[in-house]
Amino acid sequence: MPKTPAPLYEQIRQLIVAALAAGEWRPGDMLPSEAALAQRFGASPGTVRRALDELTAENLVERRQGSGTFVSTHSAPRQQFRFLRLVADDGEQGFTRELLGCRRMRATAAIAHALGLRAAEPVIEVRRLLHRRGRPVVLDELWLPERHFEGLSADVLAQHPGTLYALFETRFGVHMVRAEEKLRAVAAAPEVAALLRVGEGEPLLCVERLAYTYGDRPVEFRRGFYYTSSDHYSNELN
Amino acid sequence: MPKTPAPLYEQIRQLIVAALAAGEWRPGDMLPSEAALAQRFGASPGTVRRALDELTAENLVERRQGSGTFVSTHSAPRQQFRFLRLVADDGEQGFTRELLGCRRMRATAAIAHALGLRAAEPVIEVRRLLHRRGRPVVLDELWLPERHFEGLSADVLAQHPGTLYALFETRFGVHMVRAEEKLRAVAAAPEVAALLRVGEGEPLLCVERLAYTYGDRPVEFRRGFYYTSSDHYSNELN
DNA sequence: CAGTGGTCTAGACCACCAT
DNA sequence: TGGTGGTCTAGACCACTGC
Repeated sequence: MPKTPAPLYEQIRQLIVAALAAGEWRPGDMLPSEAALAQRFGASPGTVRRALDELTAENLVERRQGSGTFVSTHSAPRQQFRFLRLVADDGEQGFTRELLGCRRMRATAAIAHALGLRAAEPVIEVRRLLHRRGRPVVLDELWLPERHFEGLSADVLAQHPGTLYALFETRFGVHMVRAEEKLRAVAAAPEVAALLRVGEGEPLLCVERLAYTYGDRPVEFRRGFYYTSSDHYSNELN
Repeated sequence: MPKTPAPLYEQIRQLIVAALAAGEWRPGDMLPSEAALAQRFGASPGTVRRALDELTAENLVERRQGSGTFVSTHSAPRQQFRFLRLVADDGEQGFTRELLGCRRMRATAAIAHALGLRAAEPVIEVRRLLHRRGRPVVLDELWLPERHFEGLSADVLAQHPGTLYALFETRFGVHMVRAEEKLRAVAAAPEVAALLRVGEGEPLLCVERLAYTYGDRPVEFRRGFYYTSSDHYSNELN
């Protein structure tokens, strides 16, 4: 236990996160004004503002002077490539998506462990390609706990025009908040090489991602193979 | 030009950065107290605090309740691996360093461009290996503008026990503030493979880094080859 | 023009650290 | 015990947005 109780602004931050998790405000919605929140939580406006500043830094909300504070949404254009760091060497970021498959399966040990599931719990597997300039550059395989994504199918995926995370948000109420990635260089296995149209054994960037929703609950495990001959993974350190 | 002048806290932030760049306070030094800074800049303590909060978020300073605000330093244990994201799969982070060479040369076009130098300006090249558990896992090659690192030599490098960035800071007054990295998977070239003791053509993670000092001036260009069989590059997205 | 967030101030009180 | 940063409050005024 902490010696001191968490500061008020942190308690308020957590209450707001809980409300977001409960769906009180959906992605894209406007939150009550600072004054209204201050009243609701019985704190001064400055303290509420501090809580909102933290949430802004975490990318959970977005503030627009003159209009209000809004719940972040992956449907916004700005969030399009929030978690996809592969950019073309000339700076281009766009991709076209090609769905390879979507099926129900039982979690492998590795997947269950990553997602915090019991062994062999049902998950949904999605496989797809991302193309740039007509060339496949990313092979993505991802696994989702079925209980959070009931009804996800190839049809649903095919009909949705936007990003996966935008779909998850609007259709399943699962908003991705942050992610951890592990990167490695690997040799292309035969099946992967064929899909990416590269030689077998060609070096690929293997990106494993664990994505979390509100309250730090992992809800997606993903493995991507990036072909980096004229693209690179871009990162900022500070 | 901005329609509105920058807010006061931002102006103060910039003044403090300028003072850091000028060496008024060196890494590890304590800054004047909030009250003293408020007096110096003719602002209220709250405004100075806001400026210091920004600098804290950028990792330029570090605040310790009860003792003061200090200039960040790469000599601190916490900063040991601030820019090195390669961790062993079991979480270990330590390395041992082996110097391969240090020489003066003229900047290639690529290096000059990255560092903002004129063509063929003199730079210092450093090459080294990082070992983990007795095995080489990183081959680093880096280039520094000679005018900022006059006197850097194999001897100087050999005698310094800590990280390169700690050395740059204490010996040359160059503090690294942030960096941009570009990652790719590549096949090991013969010379690289020999040094890392892997097969030729083995997939390696190629990490290009441009590191900046105060005022966003690039002062180091680096290329690393990471062997990622039981290590991975770890990244956080939000 | 009303409502929103953004800036800036002033000050009280607390927690922590060094001595 | 004195000095430091950390929290919280209260309120004034400004800038921007949308109706």
